[in-house]
Amino acid sequence: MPVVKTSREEAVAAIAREFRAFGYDGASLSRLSGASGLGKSSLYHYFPNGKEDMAKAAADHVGAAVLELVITPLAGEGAPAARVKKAAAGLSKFYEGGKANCLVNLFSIGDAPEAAPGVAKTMAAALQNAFQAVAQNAGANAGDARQRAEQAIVEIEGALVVSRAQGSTRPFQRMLARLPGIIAAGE
Amino acid sequence: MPVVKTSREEAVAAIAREFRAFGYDGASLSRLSGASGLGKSSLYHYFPNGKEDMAKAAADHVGAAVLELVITPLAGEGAPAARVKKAAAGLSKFYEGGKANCLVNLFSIGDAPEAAPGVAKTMAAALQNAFQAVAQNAGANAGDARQRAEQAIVEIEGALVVSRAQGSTRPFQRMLARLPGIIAAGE
DNA sequence: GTCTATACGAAGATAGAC
DNA sequence: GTCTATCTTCGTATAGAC
Repeated sequence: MPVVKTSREEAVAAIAREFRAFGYDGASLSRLSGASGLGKSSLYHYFPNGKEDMAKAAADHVGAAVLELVITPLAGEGAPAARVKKAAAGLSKFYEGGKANCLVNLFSIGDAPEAAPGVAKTMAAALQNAFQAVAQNAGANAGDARQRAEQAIVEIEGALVVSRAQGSTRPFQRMLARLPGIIAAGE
Repeated sequence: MPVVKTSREEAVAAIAREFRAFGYDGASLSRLSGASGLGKSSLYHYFPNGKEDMAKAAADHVGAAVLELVITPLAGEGAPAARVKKAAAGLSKFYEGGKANCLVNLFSIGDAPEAAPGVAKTMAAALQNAFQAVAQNAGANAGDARQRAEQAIVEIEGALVVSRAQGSTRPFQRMLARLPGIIAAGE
């Protein structure tokens, strides 16, 4: 049976955009209501535990996108360098070229209540594992590969912060260009 | 005449700690009042424009620390690699080994009203310039040095995000170890 | 499921006594 | 300068009609 995009799914997508744009505290119920097109009471109908449930749903939604756009390409077929390039393209799409933020960062700030940040951190760990596997395919030993993967995550998060601060996507784009060298160095 | 630590200066230090720990939105007046030991009315006596003034004062306070602990050592005497190592030590102290946050990141999220984020971004730019100068001293041309400096800032911001997310200062410490290689590579 | 209305608290900010 | 008291606004959340 085909997966129909329910009204809830569309609402979740809109809600996730708000959280990524304004953070947990900044994404007020008014904003979430306006962005999703659902009244406050409708929001509580779909998310009985209120904002916490919305954040959790947003994190799950965003995590699925990371899986599809970045982790799957990394785990796919082809040469390590080619897979990293596909992942870089996926990252660019996922982060809208550097304009969108990362929930790992946003949900670490303010009152975000446990579950949502947990999902985000789990996805980040999965991404790091995927990077590590590619680095090992490229010839690095396990420990070295793990450090390369960590550096990749660090540079992704940092480039997003710097790009946002500078109001330019250039730092993010330059980081994407560095990625193959970080993961598959000397292959 | 000796610079006496006025009550205001101590209050600013406490306020800055709160902003760095909870972000702009999260550092409520109640919290700022409690941390500084000043009642709300006293806060408004020292900071007539309220929270906005407090954030600006906090940013100035923190900026002075960056100047002293990181930028000055970078601009000092000695071999480039040695200066970067001093800066790394300064960064470790400034960020409490990776446990403290960066206002450039925090003030980019939420309702922080212009002036304070501006100060933070200006300090980040000054830091990048200092890194660039050292990289040029180490033999890099201007463009290459600028990119190395940008990467350093990116890795600093990213390592802080990752360390916070993982609840470990290890990623930050490993980044510090990479710093000399980033700035003074192949010297 | 969605609406209107509303409860409740916290936040930022101000007034005026001392 | 600091205090108590107060004001307003906003945010989260709920009740109950439709």
